[in-house]
Amino acid sequence: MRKENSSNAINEQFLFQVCERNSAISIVSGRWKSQIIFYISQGNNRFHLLQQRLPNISETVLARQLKELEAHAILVKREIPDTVPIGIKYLLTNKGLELLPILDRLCHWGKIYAEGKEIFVPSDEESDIMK
Amino acid sequence: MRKENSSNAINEQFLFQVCERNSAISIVSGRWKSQIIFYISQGNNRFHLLQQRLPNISETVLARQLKELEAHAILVKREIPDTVPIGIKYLLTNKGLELLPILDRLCHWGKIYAEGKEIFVPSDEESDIMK
DNA sequence: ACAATGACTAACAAAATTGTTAGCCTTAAT
DNA sequence: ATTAAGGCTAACAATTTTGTTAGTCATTGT
Repeated sequence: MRKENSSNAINEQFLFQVCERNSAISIVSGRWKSQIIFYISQGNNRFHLLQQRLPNISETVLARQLKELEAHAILVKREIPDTVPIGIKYLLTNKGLELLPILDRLCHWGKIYAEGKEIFVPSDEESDIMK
Repeated sequence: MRKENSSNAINEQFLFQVCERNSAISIVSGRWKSQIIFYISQGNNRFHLLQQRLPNISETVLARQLKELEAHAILVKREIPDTVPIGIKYLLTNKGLELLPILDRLCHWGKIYAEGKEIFVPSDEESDIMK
């Protein structure tokens, strides 16, 4: 449970109000969230399909992450008619879909540096060499 | 201190290896990080200037966030010659600078939905109304 | 002699996130 | 009678992140 008046919660609120950047990041920064968003966009829009992609996730944790994404309107749940037990599919909203190209860029950014792109300090006149 | 063999740490590693998306997000998702990156890009490149912008942050916490950003080569520290006590400035690397437009888009995304942009489910034929 | 500046660190405490265990529900198949 | 499928939830434990307290260091100004 979240405390309302911890320094932690107050600081979080402060940052949320300084700029949406901070709340936006907090929406996508749960352990499995961005990967879940990606997999749903690829058509893995059922609970058990997500479990297959994420072999180490427990049901409890997956359910929790989905619920949090739903709370932020990144996705919605829909019942699939005439299934038994009643099946649920997860659909990305426009809000969730618009996140995809942004996450893609983040992914690309991470990848090029992981692959060894050179790092330097543009505003540093004296040297471009990292120490 | 981080445990090496907790489920938590193992799952994190698993996601990092699935896609750079996950490690990229984890780099920017500390409490004050994206805001610090932004403020440095605006010229607040000294410890005490950052403290002014972030009135509730403690010195310990700010130092920790800066050190983590440094560990990911988002920024570097440089000593400022002929200052006493010796001053330190923080400079964004190319890796850090390339994050700025991505964080900007995230910020814009958050803002338009915070301001009430309509949310719907494009792939849902039956209805565009949220329940 | 003492405080102030600028930039930290170590050790510890509080809070938040993540993971685990043990359940539930409804129908169909063995 | 039991098991399986598909999707969950509550309660609790482990881990991680965030915040707090109390220092340090070297020099200049009062």
